[in-house]
Amino acid sequence: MRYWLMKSEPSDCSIDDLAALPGQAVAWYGVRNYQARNFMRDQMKVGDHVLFYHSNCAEPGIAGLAEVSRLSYPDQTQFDSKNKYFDPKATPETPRWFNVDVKLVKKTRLVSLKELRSHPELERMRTLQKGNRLSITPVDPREWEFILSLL
DNA sequence: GCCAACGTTGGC
DNA sequence: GCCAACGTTGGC
Repeated sequence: MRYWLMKSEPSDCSIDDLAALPGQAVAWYGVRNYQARNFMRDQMKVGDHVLFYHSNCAEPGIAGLAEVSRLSYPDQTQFDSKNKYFDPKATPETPRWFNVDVKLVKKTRLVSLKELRSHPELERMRTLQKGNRLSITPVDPREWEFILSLL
């Protein structure tokens, strides 16, 4: 069982949006970064734990807990020429992009980026490193436990 | 294989 | 809206 942090723009899908979806689950489509894709395609398993993070918004931070609810499969948006995530180089025979499904475990208080940065226990967290832009990052089990203790 | 130009991310 | 950091593209 592994731990991950996944960024979502709340204007696109917030923790409340996730809670309102059927099954409280969402296909994590639209990732167009190879490292993040590889995490989903090669490493994520059903039941893996996820920190649901709000990015690119007024109050960035951890907004809830989630889990992987479906193993990776081809991201359907890459095949749809009308979709903004369309990839002309991808075909159903040779898909380029993959996504897992993620389902809500629970909404939590907002643990802000500022608060996360205030804890020395988390200073090595991947997503807090300078210049980090990866939308999916592994979380160390000790970091996971520490964050749970803050909730 | 190098690297300049360009595009994107995401905090502020 | 700004801009630092990083990833991708494509000419050579």
